[in-house]
Amino acid sequence: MLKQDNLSVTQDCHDCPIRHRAVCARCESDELGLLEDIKYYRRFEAGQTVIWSGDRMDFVGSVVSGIATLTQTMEDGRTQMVGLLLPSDFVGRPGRGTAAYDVVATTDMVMCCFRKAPFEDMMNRTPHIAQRLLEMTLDELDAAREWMLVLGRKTAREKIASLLSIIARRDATLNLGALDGPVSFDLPLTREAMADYLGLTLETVSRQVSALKKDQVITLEGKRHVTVPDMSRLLEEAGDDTDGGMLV
Amino acid sequence: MLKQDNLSVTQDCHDCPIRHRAVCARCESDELGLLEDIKYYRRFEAGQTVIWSGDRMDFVGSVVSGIATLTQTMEDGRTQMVGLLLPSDFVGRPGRGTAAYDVVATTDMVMCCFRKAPFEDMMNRTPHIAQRLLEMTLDELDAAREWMLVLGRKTAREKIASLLSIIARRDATLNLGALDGPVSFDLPLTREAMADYLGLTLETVSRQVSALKKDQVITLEGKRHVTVPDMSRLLEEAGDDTDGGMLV
DNA sequence: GTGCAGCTTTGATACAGATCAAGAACGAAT
DNA sequence: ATTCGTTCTTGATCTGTATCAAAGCTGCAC
Repeated sequence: MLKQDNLSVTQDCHDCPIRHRAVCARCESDELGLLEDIKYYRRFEAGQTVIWSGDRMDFVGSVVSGIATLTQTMEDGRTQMVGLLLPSDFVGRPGRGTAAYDVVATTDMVMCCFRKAPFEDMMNRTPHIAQRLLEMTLDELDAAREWMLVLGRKTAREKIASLLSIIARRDATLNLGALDGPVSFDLPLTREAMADYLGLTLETVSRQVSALKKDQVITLEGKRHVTVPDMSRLLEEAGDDTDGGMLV
Repeated sequence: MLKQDNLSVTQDCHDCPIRHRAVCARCESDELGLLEDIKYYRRFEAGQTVIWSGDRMDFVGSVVSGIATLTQTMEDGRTQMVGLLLPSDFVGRPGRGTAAYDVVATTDMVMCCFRKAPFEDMMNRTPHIAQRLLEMTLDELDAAREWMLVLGRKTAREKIASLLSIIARRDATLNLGALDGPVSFDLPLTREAMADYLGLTLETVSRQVSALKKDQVITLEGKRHVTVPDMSRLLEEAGDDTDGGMLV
């Protein structure tokens, strides 16, 4: 799961795996069909920096397949990931000319892009889409703020558990998986990327993952494939509200 | 500065101190004049929790005067502030029924409110306003993400310097102050509130403020009034990009 | 004034996580 | 199969910040 498709450039968006949150041609609205002629796909290789902070952004789009990270870097090299882009996530911001963060592909990825100016025109004519975008931005704001709690107040172990439960949840959403039985998924991030997300070092991440495994909160097959026998146990480890956390 | 006015409930919004970012009757658009009849002011006392996380939100509004914080709390009492509401900031979210965070007044404050449903109606009829709101939300998202870097990767001293420079900047914006000479402002937060914002303890905050004072990065009169003789020095302490940081 | 309560500072000590260092596991290229 | 380069794990030690504790400051109520 979460693996990349071989999407052809001519593929119609009806077949686009973007469904739930995406603003993408025809997936949610016929207005977007008007943009068909300015829609295109972009392909990026794993490890490639898709967008550099400060770049002119001439497009907006959605992730079709693959995974990317939004990161900020200080002059001395310290880096903090500020967001994770999974399939269906929106990239770019109407009304802004330049990128605020680096976008780095962590796997091969495909994005469904629109040239920015026509997209904005369409947005202005279509309150429905503008509202959708506001909603999505508010979701991201909530996610960022939840993450502030993780970064500011949680222990290393809680941080790892929080990250795992977020990935598990998103993976289930994307793949129509259930969250009541055991949950399995591939970690889309290296230990170092996890550390950058959590404000930790990669050594600490490794130790805490091992600890969670030893305490049977999770099982590992290889280094990347995780099974969570009991999600509520994991949420408890994350310090989240005991219930309700897995909804939405 | 940042002190509360004695705004009368009947005062017209032409005189409203909200100018720059606010979405407030007539300040930016005549469409908002239509809402005049559903506009009202709310007054809150220092220390009062204005909104509890999970509450039904039946209004949206702007802070007119005073300061409030957005905070998240874990079951065991650990708290993380996720935002600071200063005059001109927008409160509430169109399209959402319940509050996601506690809003706590840290000084006496006045808010300019609109009943939510009519405001949303108006928003739907007025793309211009919806766009303004999207822009504001994107600004907040950027602020939240910048704060993630502070929380995840900065040292205690850098955190304090970051907070001080943000407050200095916002204070200057609000009061048309300059940022090239020495800058003075009142800290609107207790040491404990600063700690909650920065993911530190109040003792560490106190120590680091003392250290910055000893190193003459700042001067203190009393415990709350700060003077920064050289903003670029402070920004350097914050670990920010040396220049440009004070713009916007 | 005196006393009290909330905020702040400062000191001593403990500990979680960083840092430094060495290897182990794994996959890809030869 | 061997080599190489990544990624990951584990160990030993160090350090920044938390924690625990006590006392100083400031303003308000009486």
